[in-house]
Amino acid sequence: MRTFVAVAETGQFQAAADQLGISQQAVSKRIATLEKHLEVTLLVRTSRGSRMSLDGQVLLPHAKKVLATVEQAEQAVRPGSRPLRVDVLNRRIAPAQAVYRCYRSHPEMNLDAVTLSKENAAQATRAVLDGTVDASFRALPAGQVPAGISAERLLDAPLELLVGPGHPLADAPWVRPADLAGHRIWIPGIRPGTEWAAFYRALSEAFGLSIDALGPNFGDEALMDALADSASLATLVGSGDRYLWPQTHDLRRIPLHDPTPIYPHVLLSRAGDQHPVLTALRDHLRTSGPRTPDDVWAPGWVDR
Amino acid sequence: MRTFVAVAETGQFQAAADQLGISQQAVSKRIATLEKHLEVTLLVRTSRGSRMSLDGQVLLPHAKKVLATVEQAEQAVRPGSRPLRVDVLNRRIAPAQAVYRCYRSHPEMNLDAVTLSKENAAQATRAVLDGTVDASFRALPAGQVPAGISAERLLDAPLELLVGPGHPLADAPWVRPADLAGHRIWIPGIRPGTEWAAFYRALSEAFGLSIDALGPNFGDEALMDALADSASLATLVGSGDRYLWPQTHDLRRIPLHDPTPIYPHVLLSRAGDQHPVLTALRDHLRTSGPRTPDDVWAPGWVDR
DNA sequence: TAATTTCACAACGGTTGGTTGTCGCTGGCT
DNA sequence: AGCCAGCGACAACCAACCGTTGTGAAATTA
Repeated sequence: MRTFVAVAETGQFQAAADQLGISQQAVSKRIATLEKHLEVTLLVRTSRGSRMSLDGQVLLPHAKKVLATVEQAEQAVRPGSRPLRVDVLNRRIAPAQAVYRCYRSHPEMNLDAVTLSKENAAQATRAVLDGTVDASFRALPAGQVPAGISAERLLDAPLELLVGPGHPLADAPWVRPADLAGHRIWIPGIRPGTEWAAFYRALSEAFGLSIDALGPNFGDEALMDALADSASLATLVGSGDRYLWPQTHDLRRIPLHDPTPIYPHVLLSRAGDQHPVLTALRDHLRTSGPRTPDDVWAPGWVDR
Repeated sequence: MRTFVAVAETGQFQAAADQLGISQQAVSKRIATLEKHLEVTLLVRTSRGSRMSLDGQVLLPHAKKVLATVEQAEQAVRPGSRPLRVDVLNRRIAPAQAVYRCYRSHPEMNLDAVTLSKENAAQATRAVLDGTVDASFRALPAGQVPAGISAERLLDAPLELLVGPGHPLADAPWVRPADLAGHRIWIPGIRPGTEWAAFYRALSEAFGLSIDALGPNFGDEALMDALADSASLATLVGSGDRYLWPQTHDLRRIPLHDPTPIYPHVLLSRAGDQHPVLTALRDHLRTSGPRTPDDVWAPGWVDR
């Protein structure tokens, strides 16, 4: 492809060969094999160079795009001047969606969303400090921000109740957190010691709920099936989460209000990091982020 | 890249090897060379398979995109079920712009814009008939449409006068075609016998103009320089043309009205061609095409 | 007509990339 | 605790590939 582009741009095999640092015969061979592979004629050989055939004209932009894409792929991992790496915790929750929307509205922004394999907030701060990632969405208590890390709460995800069609609250337009007292809420897959565990512990204490955050996660399918079948089981999800659950199992998302519990996502980054994409991401989240309702509840250890 | 994607998706080298039809050792070598080339670790080897490293996570979508782009490039030239090929005459004039806009607003449309090397309308109809291209923009007289070709006038490009700052008409808001009688109009590069020659002959006869369409084309730069320096020279361009001329040489584009001469672009295609992208392109041009003024002039041999 | 430039073909050699054979390691099972 | 199955890495070998040199045919230029 690279050879074809070189020939197409220079108009002759010899010039392309010089450009690529190989012999003219090698260029001839490469083009011949490419043409044999595609089973079309790409270049019309004349006595003083080569013109592109119709197929060549069609292929040229595609070939350039292939080269550009390869270049981008290499840039993405090459140390030094690589795209901004943002740890989004989990690809299906609000931060990932927000980063993706930011990328959609500013496609020129060079950023990659990744998920650190360990869920521990301390390890995330270490990853930010040593440059493994440039920024990380976490729910870090204000007092626990280590030196050298700047933290800003940029994304509040309101919680919603997810229940099956047979649940008593299935048809409520919205519910109060306090209404959930006495109901069984099951959030599997939360490991003790993580920020999630701390959040749900604070939530259950604030409203007197019984949240069952223990037990292994048997997968989304299992949780879906359990919710759809049970008339008493419920779980909590962030309103921005991209769970496809409701669509397939007739599950209902019920907003929580009065107050609205929010999961506070804090963006951690190296203090003093002036990376333009990072600044742009912060600005985007500050301005075009979803509006936060007035009457919210957040854990006490969150600032603001 | 393909090997990396296979390993990333299956989670182990052996499974990727089976999928690719090579040995596990070959996969190991390929990944090793890719990692050496990129100078990063892509996969974390465990005793029961491989997990992606952070760099691997970042690379995976890029690698998939590379494969998809290569696939697209091959599709674009592979005979049978390839994207719609539309001959746009010349990449800088109205049809190319219209096709490009259509592609921009419907990116899912699979089409390629090409330019047949010969400017002859008869050869274009032959290219459409034998399937070299699927459609072609031409200015074909209504009576000259051969059997098996369907022709529809879908794009009217109003003409504009292009003059240098010293020309007497340089500051006019608009001019009548008849006002140009007596002025010298130079349109280089028009070969006799082409549809362009026929159009400008008809135009000059209708309004008593003296259009100098002879002479070789010494390139856009030469024409630009000549226009900028001369107080008497003028040329005609389509209003949709993407000539960058005015910006660099302080040239002026003066619309023509009363009547507005239009260059009628007719889309030729095989009669009965039901290709969905072709239909969509036609619809797009019919609906979102630029509004044609009421009082227009077109050559007499055009239908409608 | 001679000289030059274009690309293609043929033969050769080094490098690459795939295969087989084998080992070290880890995690599950007995 | 100890064995075994499975995964991946390393080494050696071999063939195919790719680029090189040398050369030729065709067309343009002087």
